[in-house]
Formats: sequence, C-alpha cells, structure tokens
Amino acid sequence: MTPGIPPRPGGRSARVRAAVHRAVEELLTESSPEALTMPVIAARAGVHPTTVYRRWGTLGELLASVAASRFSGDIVVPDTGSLRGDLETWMADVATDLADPDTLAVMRAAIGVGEEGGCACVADRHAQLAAILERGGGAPDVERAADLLLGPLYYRAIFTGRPADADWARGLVSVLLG
Amino acid sequence: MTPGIPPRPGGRSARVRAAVHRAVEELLTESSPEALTMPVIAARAGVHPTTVYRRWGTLGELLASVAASRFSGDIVVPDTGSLRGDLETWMADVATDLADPDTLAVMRAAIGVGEEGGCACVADRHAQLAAILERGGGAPDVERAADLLLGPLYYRAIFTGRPADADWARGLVSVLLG
DNA sequence: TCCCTAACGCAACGATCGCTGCAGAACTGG
DNA sequence: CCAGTTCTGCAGCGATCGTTGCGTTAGGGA
Repeated sequence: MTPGIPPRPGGRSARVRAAVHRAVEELLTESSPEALTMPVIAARAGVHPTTVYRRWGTLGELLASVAASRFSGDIVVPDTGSLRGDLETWMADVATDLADPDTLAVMRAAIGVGEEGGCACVADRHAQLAAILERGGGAPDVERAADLLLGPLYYRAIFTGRPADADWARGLVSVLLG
Repeated sequence: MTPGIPPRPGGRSARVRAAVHRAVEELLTESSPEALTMPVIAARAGVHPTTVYRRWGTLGELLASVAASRFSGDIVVPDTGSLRGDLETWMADVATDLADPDTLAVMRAAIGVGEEGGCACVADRHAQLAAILERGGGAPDVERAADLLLGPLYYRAIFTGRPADADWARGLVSVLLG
C-alpha cells in the first residue's frame, strides 16, 4: 500500500510517519473511535496538525495507511512440509494476531471509513493464503479457502465479542481439507 | 436493541425517529462516512440538531440504533419442512439483503464505532439461526453454523469487493450439513 | 563540503461542532 | 375537553476542526 517509493524513505519523514501511525494505534486502544481526530493524533505523535493534514489529507486515508502497515509483514508464511501443517500454523498465527484488542480496534476503524479500509486489512492475508495453496498444488481454490478459513475467523473477531483462539482456528482447516 | 419500550411509541416521536434513521441511511449511501455528523443528519431529516443530540447523544449510539432497526424484522424465518431447505432459503435471503450497498454502508459505519455496533448487526441473525436449528432438533451447533454460514457471508460483504450472491450463499449450507 | 528540494512548524482564519438555557408545541390519560 | 408530562424548536455560547500562506529546517545529490 506504500504509494510507489517515497522520495525520502529515511530520516525525519520516516520518523514522523512512524510516530503518527503509533499515535493512531494507541489512541484507538484507549479511547472511543469517535475521539480520533487529526489534531488529537498530531498532538499524541508530537507533530504539528498541519503535517498530518498535508501528508494524509483525510482521516480515512490515514486509517487505511495504518491498517495496511499493521497487516503487512507481521506474519511469515510457514513451511512445515505439508499443506495441512502450513495452513494450521498460519491460521494459529492469524488468530493470535486477531486476538489483540489493538489489532481489532485498528481493523474496526479502517472498516468504518469505506471500502478501501476493509480491503487493506486482508490484502496481505489473501496473498499469504495464495502462496501457501499454490505451493501445495492449488488443491483447494483460494476463494473457497478464504471463505472457510478467513471468513469465520474475521467474523468472530468483528461481530461477536468472543475472541477466536488459535486451536479453534486450526480446526477450521479440517473443515476445508476434510 | 430498542431501550425498553419508548414512553411514547406513536406520534411525532416516532416520525422524528423514522426521519432521522432514514436520513442516516441515505447519507451513508451518497457520501463518505466521515461526512456523517449530527448537524448534517438533522438537516437532512428536517429536524433540529438539538433533537438528535438529546435523543441519541452520540453518533455511535445513533448508528447502533439505526443498525439494530435495519437488521431486525426484515427477514422472516422460513418453514420449508426440512432443515436444509430452511437454511438454504434463509441464507439466500440474508445474502440478498447484504447485496444492497445501503445495507453494507450502514453495517460498515456501525462496526466503525465500537463493539456494540457490530453486535447490533448480527444479533437478530443469530436469533433466527438458533430458531431454525432448534426446530430441526439442534443437530449442528449454533456456534458452528454461525461460523460456517454467517462467517463467509459477512466476510465477503465487508472485506472483499465482490458481492455474495444468493446461490453461493446457499452452497455454504452443503459445507455445514455435508 | 555546499546547494537544492522537500518536508515541517507556526500563526491566523472562517466554519462547524456539540452543548445549554428557556419557551412553545404535541401527545397521553382522565 | 382539559391538565400533565414529554418532546421539540430556537438562539447563542465556547471549543474544536480543517485550511492556507509563509518562513524555517532537515536530507539527499554533485
């Protein structure tokens, strides 16, 4: 989701970006999503509000950016030797990630601002799932796997209060593979 | 989700409530969720902003109220004689409901404001599912049915751009019942 | 090392938000 | 029909939001 390659990836720009992203995540965990405004984020990040407005423009774009960063590169595709093993390990990792209230708050907020926000949360997951399945010969369709694995997992995380534990998530693999 | 029984269910109060709910749904379809503020809603509803603030207090509570109304009483539990038939018919209805962009916008917005909002969207669905399964002898667990039926359905609706058609939703019943 | 561009801080502005008195209108029950 | 209660409209307020122009600072390339 990084827009091309930033002209200046390192230095102050990177620090500001990290500080703002961190501020958004922190504020989402400790207060209501409605209290999340640009000036508040800027104050928490130790940055001038103008900077936030100029770099991200809208709260929606900022949240999409945070979601994309938060849900990228944090989970590595496992390699256990078997398709079932890979899926089980990966599902446990994803479930553990979703069990974090911070992660959940970011996801809820990103969904609330439009279509792009929701997609930013799962784009990397779909890519990982495709990689696992392709290595396994593409036996189950990626679409079907996403429906039966990611579907229940994210549904529970968002709509029901109960957290989805890793064991239960692993059990979903049996539904898919039989 | 209706707080007890409103002291005055009929008359002007009901008209105002309906107008405000309708305004929220309309505004969510035609503009960004960030543009959804109390004064804007009041203006569209032809009501004074003070009224909206006093009756609902927060945009979050208003959205939760709208979601609860929108996702209650719109789908009737079918009775085809067989558990499979009931589930297939019901799933097709739910999928059709979710295919409406208006419905989707309300759901996204409700999710964005916190935990209660998400639960308000599916509380009635869970009750309906429980009713269907209980009549069928409670063969599959309600939890499992919700995971395998509602999970993929809502996941597709929220995260992926593709709408979930009724036929595909019916196919999920086969995964659950075998 | 020096220059040049991009990014940031600062200050001010108009617009909007959310809230709070008070007065009038509408609905319900007798 | 009338009285009591509840709900709504109105006007105004302080606070905050989002934007803009300009000067300054930090990073990267020759």
